[in-house]
Amino acid sequence: MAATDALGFEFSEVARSLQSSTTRTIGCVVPSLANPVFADAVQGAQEAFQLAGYQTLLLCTNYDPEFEVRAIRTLTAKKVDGFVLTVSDALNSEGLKAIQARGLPHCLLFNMAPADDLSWSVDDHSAAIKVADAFVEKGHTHVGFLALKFKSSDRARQRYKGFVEGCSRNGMIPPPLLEIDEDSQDLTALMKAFIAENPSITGIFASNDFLALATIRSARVLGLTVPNDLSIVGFDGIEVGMMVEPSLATIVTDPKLMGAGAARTVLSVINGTPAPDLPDPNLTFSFRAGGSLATSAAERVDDKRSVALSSPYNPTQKNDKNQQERST
Amino acid sequence: MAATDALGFEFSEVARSLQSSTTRTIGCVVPSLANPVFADAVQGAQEAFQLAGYQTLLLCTNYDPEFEVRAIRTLTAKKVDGFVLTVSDALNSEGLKAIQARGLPHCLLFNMAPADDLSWSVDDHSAAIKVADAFVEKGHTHVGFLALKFKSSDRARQRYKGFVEGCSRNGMIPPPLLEIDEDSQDLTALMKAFIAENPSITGIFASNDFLALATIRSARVLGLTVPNDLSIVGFDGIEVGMMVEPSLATIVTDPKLMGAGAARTVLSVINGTPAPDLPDPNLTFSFRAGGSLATSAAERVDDKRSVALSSPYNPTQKNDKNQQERST
DNA sequence: AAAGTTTTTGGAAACGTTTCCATTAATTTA
DNA sequence: TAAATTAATGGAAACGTTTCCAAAAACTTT
Repeated sequence: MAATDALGFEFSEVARSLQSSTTRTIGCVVPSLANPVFADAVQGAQEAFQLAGYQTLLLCTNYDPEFEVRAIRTLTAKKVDGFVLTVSDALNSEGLKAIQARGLPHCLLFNMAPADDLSWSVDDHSAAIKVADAFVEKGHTHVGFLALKFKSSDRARQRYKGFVEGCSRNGMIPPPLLEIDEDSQDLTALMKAFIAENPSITGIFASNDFLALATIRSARVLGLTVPNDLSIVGFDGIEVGMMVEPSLATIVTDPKLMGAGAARTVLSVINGTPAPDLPDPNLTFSFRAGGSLATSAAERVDDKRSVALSSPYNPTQKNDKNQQERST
Repeated sequence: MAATDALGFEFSEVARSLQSSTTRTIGCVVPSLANPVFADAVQGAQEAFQLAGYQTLLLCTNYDPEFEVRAIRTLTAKKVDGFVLTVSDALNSEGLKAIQARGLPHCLLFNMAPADDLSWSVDDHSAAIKVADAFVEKGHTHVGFLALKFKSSDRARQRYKGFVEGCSRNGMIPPPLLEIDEDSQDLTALMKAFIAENPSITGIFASNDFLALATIRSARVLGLTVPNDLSIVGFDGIEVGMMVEPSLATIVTDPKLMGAGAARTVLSVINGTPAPDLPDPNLTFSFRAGGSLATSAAERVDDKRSVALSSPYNPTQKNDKNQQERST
């Protein structure tokens, strides 16, 4: 040992890996680090792994399911000791199936776990219901759902389903869906068309905060005031949501905690130690009120628009308190 | 080959690595993914590596120089084929020295390259001078510099140095420095003290956009209007800077491009192919005007504040507009 | 001092590839 | 058909570790 130090010699981990058939490396598969949610999650996982003497082999799929399988194949060939992954569709992921078939230690992240799989995930469904509740509380009866990369993300799908259910439970009109592609440059045009098609909507639930912020901008371009003309609710709870004006009403999550949790779970599977408790679905998120969600414009102005379309119950009711808040 | 497919057999990359002494893995060392600048850079690097058939082994140092050496040691033991790294201090990094001594392929990222090292980096020094110019253009003569984790980041130091030089060139008062620790919870208190100590400052240059946004918030808490009472300029050019109100004046950079560039450079070193041109220092950044930087409050109101504190010319003058805005 | 015990030392085997060489089989040419 | 060429096959060695076992050396005990 003294000699190795003196000569600056370092034992080869790859030779060690070959002989011990353990690499002290974990494969981490996420869609993209451009989304701070995943960046934070990877950061959390990476820290937890590092603490346990494991390194993180990072693969980004760019939301491409085909890339996802190849990434996982690469990782298994590199003989990683375990996986933390966010797949595009947990129920139909070829890669995930391969991992399960080989019985490799793994934990899903942000995907609801199928069967008896392990997962650290936000309860998108319940969270979306909560958003519907929040809209209803403010008197909204007709709101839309806006999602990006819907097809390649079962999270967005879950949120949509939850939102549809939440709206239904509250007797709201089923939310129309606006699904947009990568480039959000023409978001304004798409929104214009969306609002033209659904003239009675008074709010939009965006499937993530970035999209929500972009929506606010587009609304402004269209001459709509947020929240007076249109309320916006986001998802994720990124920090800047509190810095913008109006502040963003959103579902707050803790991606770093999720990542760290998934990491600890994988480690426990590897070591055969008792796994940490999976997160309580009710604690993986919370609703944060914000200036971007206010009393329904329709209700405020004697329910003019929505009444014309749906319920004639109480068309003249007013809410003075909200009226005042709005003008602040 | 047919048989391997049929049986789902996969060749072991670790055995392959041992025999070929090449791992097709690149070590990537950055301070933290919590900062979107690094997240984006890693994303860019990761994509470029993936495209060339290389995987990315990610290590975050949490701005800890000691952790940095260990991370690099781990990576060399794992026999990575090359490195992309952002170190805390490129001129005194033990880890970097070790890499250089072994002659391992590497490229720095965000660090100015020492000696004949390769690097993809923003020209922090020049960019900071540009910020000083921008302040001067708006009539500011006394502005402060706010930095986080100053000691563990030679970038912040470069920016400070550049800013000092820029201020000097423009005949401005040397910028006072406010250096804060991790937790920015008490930023408001620190800012209060800072402004009390330097009552004549009319603007603050924050060493990154997150800090700049936090500064705006704290300013508001202190009853100061941005930019009327205090102008703020950030650094990085994160997207949300354009979504806040007022929009953030800042230095815009392209971290993803930097990461991808560093990746391509390392690959060229590995393959002995001609390296891509390093970025033109003048194109690694650009100044983006924003609502957070306006005409100096001092100049606008006949130098009210600074007068009140330094010279007794006009102590009773008021600015009704600002007064009003502050109370909102 | 001889027998016993413990510690040290040295060498072989194995992990799963690839490269290299020799051998054997298959093909082509005369 | 025999010789010459080409292709296929099989086996050894090496990459750098660790584990295991045997042999040798060093200590203890009687």
